[in-house]
Amino acid sequence: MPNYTPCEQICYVLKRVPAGCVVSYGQLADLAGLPGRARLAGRCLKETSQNVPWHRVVRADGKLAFPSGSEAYEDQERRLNREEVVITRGRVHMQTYNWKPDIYTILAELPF
DNA sequence: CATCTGACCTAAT
DNA sequence: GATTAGGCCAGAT
Repeated sequence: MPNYTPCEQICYVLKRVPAGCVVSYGQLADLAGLPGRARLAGRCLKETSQNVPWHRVVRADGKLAFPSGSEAYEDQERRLNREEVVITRGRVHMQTYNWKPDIYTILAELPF
């Protein structure tokens, strides 16, 4: 991935996450080649101007990162429900919806 | 320059 | 479950 900023790498990977699936901030960072940089993933989603499926990113335990009841929380929940992703007690069932294809498969499909 | 603050994570209590 | 501690690190104060 030549000349890509960390944030761009993260956005790139996120755009590949299909509807109906979710990934955690940490996984997103890992897949973007930035292990241990979960917080960076969060910052990027907050600051990027790119059109990315941000609502498909949740915490590692499946909980939505926003305070429950907040505007953003409700928005994310609606968007996920629209994609048939069920949320119970504020959490996504990771075992069912987590997107975790093999990292080498992803790298092999990179368009470079 | 020191400290605080996060759309975070893991491991250990 | 809930909490704590340590790791992470770019911005803001």
